[in-house]
Amino acid sequence: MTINEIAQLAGVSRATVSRYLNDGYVSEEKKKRIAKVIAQTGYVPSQQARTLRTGKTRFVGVVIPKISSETVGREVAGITSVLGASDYRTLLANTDNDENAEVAYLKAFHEQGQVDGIILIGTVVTDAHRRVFEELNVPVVVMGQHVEGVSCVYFDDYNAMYDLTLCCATGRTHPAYIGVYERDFAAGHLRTQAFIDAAAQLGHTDPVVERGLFNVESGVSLAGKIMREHPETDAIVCATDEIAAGVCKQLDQLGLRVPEDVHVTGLGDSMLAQVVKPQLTTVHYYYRTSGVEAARMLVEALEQGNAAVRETKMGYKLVLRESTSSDA
Amino acid sequence: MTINEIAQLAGVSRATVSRYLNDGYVSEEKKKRIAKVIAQTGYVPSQQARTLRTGKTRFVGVVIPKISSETVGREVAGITSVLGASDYRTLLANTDNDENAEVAYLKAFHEQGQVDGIILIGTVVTDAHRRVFEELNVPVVVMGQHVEGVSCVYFDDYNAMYDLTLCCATGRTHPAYIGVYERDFAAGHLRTQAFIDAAAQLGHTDPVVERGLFNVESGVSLAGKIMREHPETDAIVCATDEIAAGVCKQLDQLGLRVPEDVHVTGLGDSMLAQVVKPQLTTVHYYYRTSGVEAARMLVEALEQGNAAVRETKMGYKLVLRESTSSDA
DNA sequence: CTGAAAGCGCTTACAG
DNA sequence: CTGAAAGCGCTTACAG
Repeated sequence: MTINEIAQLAGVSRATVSRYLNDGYVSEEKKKRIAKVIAQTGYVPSQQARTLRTGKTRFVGVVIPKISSETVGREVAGITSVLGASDYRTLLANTDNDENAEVAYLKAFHEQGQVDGIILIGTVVTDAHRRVFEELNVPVVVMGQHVEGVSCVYFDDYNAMYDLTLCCATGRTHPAYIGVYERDFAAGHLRTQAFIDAAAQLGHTDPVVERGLFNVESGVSLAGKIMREHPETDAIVCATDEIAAGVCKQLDQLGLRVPEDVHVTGLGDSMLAQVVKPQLTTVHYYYRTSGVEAARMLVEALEQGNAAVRETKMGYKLVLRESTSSDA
Repeated sequence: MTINEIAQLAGVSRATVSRYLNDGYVSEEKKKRIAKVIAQTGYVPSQQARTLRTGKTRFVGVVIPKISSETVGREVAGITSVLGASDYRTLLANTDNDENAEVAYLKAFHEQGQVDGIILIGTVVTDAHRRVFEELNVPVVVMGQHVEGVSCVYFDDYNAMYDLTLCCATGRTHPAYIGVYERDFAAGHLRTQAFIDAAAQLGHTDPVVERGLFNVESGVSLAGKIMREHPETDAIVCATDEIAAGVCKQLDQLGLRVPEDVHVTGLGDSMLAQVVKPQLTTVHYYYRTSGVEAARMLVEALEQGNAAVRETKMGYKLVLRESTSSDA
């Protein structure tokens, strides 16, 4: 089925059919004839041909750091629900935490005119990233990181971790922290800083701080290190639920009880946090909603040519569970 | 940058440039000139125009039931690694466990000529699915389910669960099973049947069998039901690790110890299985490898026009951990 | 309100 | 080995 066949069957020119499909500047009578033929034949216009002619792909590129991650999964679910409803298709690019691959995808997307817009789930934002953002001739929205001059949807990492620390370390004598590399500004730098500041407010200057990766193993090994070097530790605040799950596993093996001997907290409110024993005190982040928000921003920029940069900081919710005791 | 500009700069016709880019039937001298110009300009051919002309998109559609799932994540990681290396792009379609959406995506992909091939991560395969498979004019590979007459990569669910049951229920007096809906042939029907057969071999006819969904909550509620109605139960075999995690959570709340009072097993060897307390005895499935395998099959069909249907059954590995005691 | 015509960027017989 | 020409399926000024 092509537009020519439809035109012939409806007894009009293909220009008229095209107009019917687009601006709709067609007489009622012909509209009816065309509508009927399209309904009968089930004709669907070729997106490729449209793209070639108009330069619009109706694709949105979504660059993600990792595919098998609950966090990313929730964010992408939010994104696709909005994009699908607005008739955009999602082109997923997985970088497996490779910063260079990230920049390469961003470049490829725009140089090859493959997409009308881009959403980047950010982790480490380098100068190379910033340079590409400037070159980009399609709208971009960054998720999870605050980037100056670029539309973004991110989380209140500082305050979330500050609250979490107060909740985990209050009444304790030796709080410690397990975070991730500082190059990740949101999950690394900000959360660590928030812990240090909150610990200071509780009277703990120079607390133990370790840094690892975003996974269970990191929690296991660093908790081992901390308890070996600082056996007096009685509270371990973690940058993520996964790390916290690893910490609990290690403490259990060392014969220490949570929360009696050591308080533990995570962040993210993943499924993990609810399943491990003891259940983790954590912060709930609205991952799916942040995806919805980011996609809405992008669609608006796409449809209305509204290029105004906007920044949205998402709220959060403290979730108290078994890994900390409420009575200090 | 278009092919015309390259042709002009190299002093040849655009047909020659095109040949250089494709079959390569070009004199050495012109090859050099064209190569140089392309290198200098960074020219990349428009995939849209190529598609319009050749009918090939270099897209592969991947239909998945759920985005935030570790299993699906691992499978997709395997798929994209192969596809990317073969210069195919992945178009992900998420159905959120909606069978109709699944069929609709399959149809849309082929009717609209959006993709050169399709990989479906199967759950419930209906007659509507089978009908679409027949209509499809592009190669398809189904993952996770065995479908007659269609290329597929699936798991040995029956034997995996049979072994798991022997391992969990041997020496026990009252084994029970928590599975999922039978309409999922692999994860529902086959695993349940394997449990029943293995239980029978151990001398337990008519054991307790419950059915729920693929999640932690199902494990929690059905374990509650089983222990209420059959307090003598001393082994619970589960269709997935998530369900098993829920079961352990419930048993803990009921004051029952795992494995002393009740043995528990999951299936899949997810991260969850290693993190919960006690760690779960389970079966390791090679999810990522199955994705690699499926993508290889598809690429071969695409490149060599090799339409021969192939079926690959993946092996598995029993993983013994704390939730069952090895001494029967 | 409508149709003829040009053109988006490519590939591929065809004739040489 | 190479170029002129046609055409993939659409959209959009343009003239009417």
